[in-house]
Formats: sequence, C-alpha cells, structure tokens
Amino acid sequence: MGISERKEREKQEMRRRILDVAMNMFLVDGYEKTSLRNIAEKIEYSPATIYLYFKDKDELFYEVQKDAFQKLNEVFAQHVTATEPLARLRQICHTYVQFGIANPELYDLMFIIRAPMNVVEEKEMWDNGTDAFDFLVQTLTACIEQKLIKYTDPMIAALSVWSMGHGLISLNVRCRIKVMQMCDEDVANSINLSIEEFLRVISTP
Amino acid sequence: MGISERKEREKQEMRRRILDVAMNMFLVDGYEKTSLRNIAEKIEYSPATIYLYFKDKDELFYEVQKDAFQKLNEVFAQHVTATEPLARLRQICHTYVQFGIANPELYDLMFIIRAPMNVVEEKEMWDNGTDAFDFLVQTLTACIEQKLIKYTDPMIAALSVWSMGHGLISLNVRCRIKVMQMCDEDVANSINLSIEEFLRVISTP
DNA sequence: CAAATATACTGAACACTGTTCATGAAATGC
DNA sequence: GCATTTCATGAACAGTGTTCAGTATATTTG
Repeated sequence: MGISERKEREKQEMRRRILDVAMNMFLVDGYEKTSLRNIAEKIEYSPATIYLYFKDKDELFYEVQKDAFQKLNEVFAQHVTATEPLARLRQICHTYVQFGIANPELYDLMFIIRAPMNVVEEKEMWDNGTDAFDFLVQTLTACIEQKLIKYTDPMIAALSVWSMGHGLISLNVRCRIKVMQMCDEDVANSINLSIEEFLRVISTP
Repeated sequence: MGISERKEREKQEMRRRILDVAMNMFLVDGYEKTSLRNIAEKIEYSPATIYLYFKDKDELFYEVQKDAFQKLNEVFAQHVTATEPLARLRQICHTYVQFGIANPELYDLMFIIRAPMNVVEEKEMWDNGTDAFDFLVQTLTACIEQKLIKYTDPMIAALSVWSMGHGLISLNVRCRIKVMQMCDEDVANSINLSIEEFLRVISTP
C-alpha cells in the first residue's frame, strides 16, 4: 500500500513543520509568546488541528525539548574536543553555561519550565536529557579513574557539576543574581570565575 | 486626624489579608492554582478590588515572596546555631536544601518563577533575597579568614555555594533528576551526599 | 463511475487567565 | 443636608488550552 505510506509520511511532515515553527518561536519570541494559537496561525491551520498531531501542549513542548537537547549535544560535539579528562570537563562546563546564557528561552524549556515534564510524570524516566548527562558521567568517570578530582562516585560528581552549572545559569536567567550590585558584564565574569574556582577546588593537588 | 490614620490602617490590614491568603494558597495549592480570581474569591471581594491594593499580579507576588524570605530567614535563625564557621556553612546548606524540598511551591516563587521579578527589572536590586545572601557571605568570609576552605573571594564562594544548593533543589523540584533511574528516597540521598561531598572537597586539608 | 466510508480539518464554544474602566454605593468633609 | 472623596464591583477585553459536532475532501468499495 503506497497510499497509506504517503499518508504516514505526510503526517510526519506536518508534525515536523509544527515542531520547527514552535522551536523557531521559542528562539525568537520566547516561551511566553509561544502559544498553540500563535503556532497555529503561523502554520496557517486552526488551533484544533495541532491536536491531531499532539495529545496536548505538554507533548508538543516535550518534542521541542528533544530537539533542543539535540542542539546542545551538537554544541558539545563541536566544542568538547580535548582528550585529557580534566580539560574535557572544563570544556563541558564552559560550553554548557555558555549555551544557557546564549539561549535563555531554550534553556527555560529544557531545564526550568514545568510544562513539558508533565508527560514524564507517567513515564519512568526523562529520556531527553539522558545523552547529555551520560556524556558528563563518562568524562567524570575518566577523571576519577585517573585520580584527577577529589570525587569518588561518578554519579554524585555528575550531579554536583551539573547542579553547579545549572544553578549559575538559572539564577542568572531568572534575575536572582541581582542581590549583588553588579553590571551584566560583572555577572558574566563571576559566573566564569565560579566555574574556574570550582574546577580548581575539586582537582587533586 | 484620627480618621485618615484609621483609613491607612484599614488599607494595610486589607493588604495583609490579601497577602496572607495568597501565601496560604501558594503553600496549599501551589503557584498554578493561585490566580487573582481565586484569591479574590477567598477574601470574598471582586478581582478588581485587588488592583486597589496592588499595581498588578507581579507586585502582589513580589510581596508574597518577601514573606517567603522571612520564613527562610526564620528557619536559618532556628537551625544555624553553630559558632564554628565551617559547621555553620554545613548547617546553612542543609537548612536551605531542606527548606526547598519541603516547600517546593514556595521555593518556586522565591527562586524559579519569572513573575515577581518583573518589578525588579526597573529596580536596581532584588532586595528580597539580600538578607539570606548576606548571611551566607558572612559565614563564608569567616571560613576564608580562618583558611577553612579553598575559596579566596567570599562573593565567588557565596555564588558557588548558593548555585550548588539551588541547582540541586531546582533540578529536583522540576523533575530533571529523572535522568538517573532512582526512587525518591535515592534522590534525596544523592542530594544530601552531594552537599557533604562538596563541603569535603572545598575544605582545606 | 457512483455510492459509502474514512480521514483531515475547522468554527464555535467552554472555562479559564490578567487587566481596565465606567458606574454605583458608602463614608467623609464642609 | 449637600458635595466630595473613597471604596468596590460588574462587565468587558484580549488572551490562554482544550473539546467536539459538523463539514469537506480523499480513499475504498460495490
């Protein structure tokens, strides 16, 4: 049956089109402005049509999040080039934080916003973030094996590094670093300094 | 003029009543369910009345956030009792994280949600979080003076400790730790372990 | 090819949200 | 007692996610 195959392909193309438009609206206008109605208007379909391709807003946003993580993974692949584990760790940290600062709206969707995680509630795991996290665990395992850092458990180390990076970005993205009187440049500087200090501090003497 | 004083007092009482109801709704039902209409219904006034006491939703939420930070400060005063700086730091970290885990909806309002920070945009500083942050800086300054930790700059140290704590809580609150297959108990355990390891790692030998 | 069926899509409605404003009622000042 | 200020509201506006009966098109069947 060539027809049902074409139908299936067209359905997938429509899904992709919706996802691409949604991703673009996220990047350009941010989360707040990315409504189902706005997406529908941009693809020139009725809002109800979106529900033929996604169960609800959460499921749609979960798929956009998946694409966002692919972007992050690509950035990792591009910027994390060192072979020495500690140098890799440093590259991972800076690449991650830079990605967050450069794409605050996308970072929102990936790590801060509640919406897309409702579909995970029923699931057993959050598979969108797995690859990036595994990438970090792998590097940290190498660091620990070569006794380059003071941590002993790769999982705890990964959770700590990630929390530190996420903490820095999300406090900044959500304007909570304004407790210290600083200009934007100072803030960016402090974030980078915090990463450097953290790496120095966790390294074995 | 006794009358205008009474009027002023009544206005403040009404403000307090709105804030208390809002705080309670946050604690019981969470951010999503705390709408101006729901608050208005609970105080048995029209939604429009709230605008006679607050400029908009953001300003109201900013005041509730202020109360939330007072709660946090009280918890600090209650649980951070040690005199030795490093012991104090440990107590601060655990108290903070425990507060976040125990009051996820309030933590949302204080550190994650965008809404109340819009009023800060025009302001020069975010004064709600100042006391808690200064408290941390003070303890870290003592730690550095006594050469108990490897950090040299109290500001950078405070930003790092805070980011670590906030990262752990917010990743958990927003279900992002589900990348690792773990039950809730394991997660809570990993968070505590991460804090202990961080404190161990940053301490001078 | 025509009729019956299956698929794709939409307009309108529902129940929400924050916000504004003219209108009305009550308390205060003179 | 009358004028004025203060306080509160109903109704409306523009927006949100979501559902569903109904329609138009495309495909399958007789």
